[in-house]
Amino acid sequence: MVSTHPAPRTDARTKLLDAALGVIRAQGYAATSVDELCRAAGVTKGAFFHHFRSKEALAVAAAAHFGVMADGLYEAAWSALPGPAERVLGYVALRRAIIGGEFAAFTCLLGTMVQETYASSPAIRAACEAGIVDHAMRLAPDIAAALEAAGRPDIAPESVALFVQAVLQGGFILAKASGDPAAATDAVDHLTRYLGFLFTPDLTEDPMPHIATLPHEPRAEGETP
Amino acid sequence: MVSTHPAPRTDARTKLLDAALGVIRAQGYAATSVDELCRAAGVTKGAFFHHFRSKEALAVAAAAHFGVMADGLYEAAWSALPGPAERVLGYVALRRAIIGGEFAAFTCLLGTMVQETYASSPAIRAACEAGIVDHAMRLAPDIAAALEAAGRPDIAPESVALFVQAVLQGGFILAKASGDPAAATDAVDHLTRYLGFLFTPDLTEDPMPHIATLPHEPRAEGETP
DNA sequence: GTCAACATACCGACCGGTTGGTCTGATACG
DNA sequence: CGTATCAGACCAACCGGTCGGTATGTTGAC
Repeated sequence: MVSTHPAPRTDARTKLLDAALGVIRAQGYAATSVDELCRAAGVTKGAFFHHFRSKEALAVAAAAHFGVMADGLYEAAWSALPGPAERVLGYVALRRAIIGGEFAAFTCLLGTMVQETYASSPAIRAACEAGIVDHAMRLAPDIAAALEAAGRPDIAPESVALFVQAVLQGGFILAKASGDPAAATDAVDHLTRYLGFLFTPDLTEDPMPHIATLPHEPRAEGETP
Repeated sequence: MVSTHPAPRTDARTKLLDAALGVIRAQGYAATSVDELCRAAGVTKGAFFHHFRSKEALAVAAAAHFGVMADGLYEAAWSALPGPAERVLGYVALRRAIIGGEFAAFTCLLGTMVQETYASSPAIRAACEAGIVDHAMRLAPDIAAALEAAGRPDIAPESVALFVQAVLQGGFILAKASGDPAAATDAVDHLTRYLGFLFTPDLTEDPMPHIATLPHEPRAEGETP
């Protein structure tokens, strides 16, 4: 551990992680075998289990790998824009622009994996949660500023940040179901309009109390993560 | 097919379908084995392959089964309400009220399955798409009327209907990731506010052109399913 | 400077258990 | 008796994971 890099021949670990992003997003976690992963990475099974204790451990590492990649991709893009509302809308516009082509190229590994593993693997679930929430919370300060500027201190910025991710995830599901990436951009367009409403001042009144009477009583709720 | 019910001892087919709803929503499709399904349904493997040609065929049937169940559950609730906007908001409020407790009880089988199978099983993908789109489109007429009443003929009602489902699906993913159903209700609350904006007339102007400049050019898109 | 001692990275045959699916019957009803 | 509904032993393929072995360093005593 104290010494410098020992002897990575051509780093099988990174090749496995990169391969995992594509293969798992295309096939799902459970449907992807270790042998398949090794084949896609051009690596043997020995190398796999040298670097990862188990298939589950690779999934956790892949989640972190994906998080770093995603954060890096978007950070520069939106931090250059002038105001908070512009940065938030700019982020959403970037996400929209990326949608298209192969599903495995623009969908979210974390959303895909957590659906399959939330009940069976606490480690994977936690890694996916951390990746999604950390990424979402990068928008929170700008959302808070934009909400303040629009005179809407009643709305929790963290909740809006998570809603942005929820719409993206839901859009991906619709896109996969229909086989058409346009289903995801349609969802993002509604999200953009919603954020436009939120960030525009003097919108008469928040139409929230407009809600119809509930057929059932809403239950007590927990905290917001 | 033409004859009446021949001799269902205690209908293993229905028991398998019902069991599949819970088990697959909790574990995912690929991670659920046929033996496990049989155990959960209290049925033997012989019965399984008597009623279904394959595991894939059961998934397709389960998707249809889920669609029928979901449609029946909500139809009565929202058709009784007075106006179109109230019915739409009432539907969303009902969906919100149902969220809570076990994930397998309120999440969507179709959204879960399609994520795992969109690339590997065209039959399951198509069944999931049909279930989601058919269910979504039940709202379209009321959304169209509400949009018209609010003076918004520019917005496609079908697109709004699909957006409602997208938010629900995304909310479920966030809930599974955080382990807290409240993450889903938070998303639904934003959806409710958005619909409130859309259905309220005289909202100065649609803030849609407020969008930030795109870092990338958006690509040509296909049709909206 | 060299060589023994050791650590890391990787290879691929192999293992026990599980998988989706088949097959031969038994049972019950008309 | 015929036919639909099951029961469950059985199978080949595949699964995640193990293990003995090799290749390629790095280190430090002499």
